[in-house]
Amino acid sequence: MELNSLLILLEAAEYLERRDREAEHGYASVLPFNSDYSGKKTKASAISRKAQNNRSSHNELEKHRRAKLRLYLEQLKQLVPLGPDSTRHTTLSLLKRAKMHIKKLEEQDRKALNMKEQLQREHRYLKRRLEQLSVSGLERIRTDSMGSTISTDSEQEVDIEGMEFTPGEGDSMGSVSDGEDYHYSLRGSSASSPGSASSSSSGSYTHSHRLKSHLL
DNA sequence: AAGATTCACATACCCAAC
DNA sequence: GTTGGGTATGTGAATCTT
Repeated sequence: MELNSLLILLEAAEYLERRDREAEHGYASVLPFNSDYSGKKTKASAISRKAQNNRSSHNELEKHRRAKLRLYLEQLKQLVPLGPDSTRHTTLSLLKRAKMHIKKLEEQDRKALNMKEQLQREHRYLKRRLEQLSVSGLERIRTDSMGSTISTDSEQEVDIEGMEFTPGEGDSMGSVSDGEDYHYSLRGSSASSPGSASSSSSGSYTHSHRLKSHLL
């Protein structure tokens, strides 16, 4: 449904509510025109044919306008959730429900936005934390490897080469365990941080080295 | 200014509750 | 049968648009 139509209907609801309140307080709504309705009928015989044509066409237009309003109300009825107690709903009750429904949707929207912002903040924090941990982890691994003998180191390098290209790496990312996931992301993050002490290749090497040590 | 559209009222009609 | 609430219709006035 067009937003304009909905706004019109909501205005109508407010108007009807206002009129109800005024009726309760005992004062009628303002009459902006001559309310001598009976007088109009007595003069009807003197009205020219042209005027009658105008009147009948005006009546048709008015009928059409009201049919359109009814259609909008029907469309609105499809959009607004009607409770189980709504076996008989009037125009006024439907408009009131629509108003409540819109308020509820606005509230839901506001809450969803808050949640989204909160999750974005959390995501940013965790990302930063991961980067910090990967950098400090690499530093620690490098420090550890400084204490080992050169011969052992070179021997491990051969094995590491095998580890680097074990089947399942690269094309089967979906089936890897959490530990391997960590391995991949760690390498990725070290490569994506040019400011870090080690290059991407050395980072890959040292981390693979550590994995090999764990296995032995 | 003229024509189109909308508003606001009175009235008629329908229907359920009593 | 009466009554009250809701809706449809006819109509002139008011407002908007061109």
